[in-house]
Amino acid sequence: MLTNRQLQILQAIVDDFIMFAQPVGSRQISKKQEITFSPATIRNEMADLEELGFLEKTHTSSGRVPSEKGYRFYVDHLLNPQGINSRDIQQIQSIFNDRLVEVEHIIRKSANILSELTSYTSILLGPDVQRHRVKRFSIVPLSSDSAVAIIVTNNGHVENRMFSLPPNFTASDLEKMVNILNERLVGVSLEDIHKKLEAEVLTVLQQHVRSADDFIHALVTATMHNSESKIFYGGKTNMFNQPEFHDLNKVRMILDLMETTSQVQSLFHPNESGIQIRIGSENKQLEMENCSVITTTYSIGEDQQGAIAIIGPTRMDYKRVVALLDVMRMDLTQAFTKNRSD
Amino acid sequence: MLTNRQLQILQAIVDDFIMFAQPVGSRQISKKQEITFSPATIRNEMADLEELGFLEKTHTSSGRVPSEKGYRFYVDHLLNPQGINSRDIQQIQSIFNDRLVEVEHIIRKSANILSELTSYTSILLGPDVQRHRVKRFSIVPLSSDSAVAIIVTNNGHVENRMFSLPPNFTASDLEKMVNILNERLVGVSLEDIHKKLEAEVLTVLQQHVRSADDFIHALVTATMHNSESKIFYGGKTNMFNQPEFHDLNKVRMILDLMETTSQVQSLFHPNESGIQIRIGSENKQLEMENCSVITTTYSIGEDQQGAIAIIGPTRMDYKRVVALLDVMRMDLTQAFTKNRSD
DNA sequence: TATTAGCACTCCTCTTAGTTGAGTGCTAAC
DNA sequence: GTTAGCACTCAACTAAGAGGAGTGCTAATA
Repeated sequence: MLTNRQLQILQAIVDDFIMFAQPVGSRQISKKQEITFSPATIRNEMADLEELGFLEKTHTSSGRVPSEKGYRFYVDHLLNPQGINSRDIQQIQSIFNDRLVEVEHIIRKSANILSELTSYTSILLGPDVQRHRVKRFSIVPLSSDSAVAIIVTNNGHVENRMFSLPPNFTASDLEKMVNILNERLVGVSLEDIHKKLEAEVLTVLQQHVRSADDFIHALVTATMHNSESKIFYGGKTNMFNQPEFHDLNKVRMILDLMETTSQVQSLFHPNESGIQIRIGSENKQLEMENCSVITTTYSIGEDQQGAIAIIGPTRMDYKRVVALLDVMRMDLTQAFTKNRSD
Repeated sequence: MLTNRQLQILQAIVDDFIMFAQPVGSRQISKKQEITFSPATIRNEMADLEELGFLEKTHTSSGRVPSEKGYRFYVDHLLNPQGINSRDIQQIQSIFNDRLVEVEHIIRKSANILSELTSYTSILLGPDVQRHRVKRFSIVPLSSDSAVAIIVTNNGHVENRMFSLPPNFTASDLEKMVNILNERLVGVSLEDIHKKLEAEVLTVLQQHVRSADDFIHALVTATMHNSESKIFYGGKTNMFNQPEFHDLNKVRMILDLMETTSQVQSLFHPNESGIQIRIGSENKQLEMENCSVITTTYSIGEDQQGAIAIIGPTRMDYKRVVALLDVMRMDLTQAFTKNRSD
């Protein structure tokens, strides 16, 4: 168990390093107002903290730097979220000023403002479209052999896909088909559509419409690889500002990671509640060994969920980011439950 | 006017520098197979070429480097597009293998393959949606006070926007309205919709539907800021490979530029035909002073146009890129005119 | 007259050595 | 238990020197 003095020193070191990105020496700490003991005493405590694994040295005669364990202890025990002021809050509120109706706009704006306020990179996940339910299904023919299938969901999302029509497909065929599909598909979630199509709808259609096989097949493949949650980025190049990313290779790896949808998705932990913090190697991705990722979720309407991630160096301003994310998730949740309905 | 020998030497120097990114010395040139004269002779010619502004030195005793004027001369007079082989062409063809119907997929894939083949960054502009014409207009109500407006265009593109319904708006109101809108809007291009709405449709609607004013207003604002051509990127971080971009600031500026839609749009020159090359400061953007941009256009169906840009260092492999773009534009044009129809 | 060999000169790049200063750990005094 | 004092370490900076790639000029050559 750490003594009070050790806690105080550890906190001072982490805070200082987060602020200045320089190894912290005993003298520097001793000059802080809240510290009442001499550099020599601090040096002794520092040596203990290093033995315990909370601090590291970059070389034998350098100041101390927090280890991952140090950061972990810091966020678990020494963090009282703060460091945001009314200006910050005002700026967040400004997202909702212009009475935008569209979820997408709000999220896009949120991503930008978050990256601006944190000076890190923000990633926001929109609603999980897969769980939307079909409100209406329609098909608009474009020519004799192609058409667009359109699905409107209960939340106002629109999916559309072009596909080729089987030859000799008449307008009345199409109408019958659309009617049947609407009867059967309304209320089904997008992720279940192709199951439903193949299991149930196919047999019904075969009785009423010629070339239903081909058609359904086209439709199934069209709805198969459906879009996952849309991803919005803010401040993609903000990391260039951080001294730990003055290395081109690191930056590149992270930027590349952010271009890969599956990798980005795996940054999130949608099943855990509250605010998650992954420090350095706690992240699964090798590319993120020098980064911390802070994530949280927000609600969109009754049953939808979005997520937020902030990516920065392990030397991240955890206090501020956690505080900001907390405000953000609440505001987003509120904004999206107020106006949405079925 | 340059002598034959000067042309030969200029070409050799530019080619060599494009390949190795190192200032080129007289000895290096003299060792090339096609060069039959001594280093001393080459030095004399180099001095002349420098006086004429085609070459530069990085310092008094360094080898020569092409100037912008040198590159310009090179692409104007010494460039015979080549340097692509059947493997490259095969890879380009592979874009069209899986009989994709959707324009978007093909373009996305093209962007990736182009960046892979060039090892530069590619930007592709999709069709200019503004010039699509309305095929069908429909409205799907979501709740008592909100609905989605959907426009399907002749090319199978789907635009949709949520908006609030005026209070006490009945289903029959909606139906009437949709009918009127379809009568009037089909065949109108997207960019003209709001003019048409305000000028013509408004008065008709006012006669038949209550609260038409509010409604049209909502619709107009919804269709106003329509999406421009969609932008697709390939190999955003490829520039990290180029030695001239080992400077974080340059990379950052270019990446930031690529996040700004208006800036990206201004890289293209849709009214010029063929393949355009902008070298260094020939680009309007200050950020691009060390870059060259090669652009071209391709056709999508009868009247639509897309565009391609490749961004690389001024020391770009012009030969290869021009050759690749030429194949690409032809293949895309062909693919999109074959299957499209009204 | 056009070309080329030879040579002095330039200047970048790399290495080495020396200096400075921030910081530590240890010991002894308070 | 705390702190002043001091020897020690090591990164960061600076200066000097060696090496080498390349040039421009001059004089010899075909």
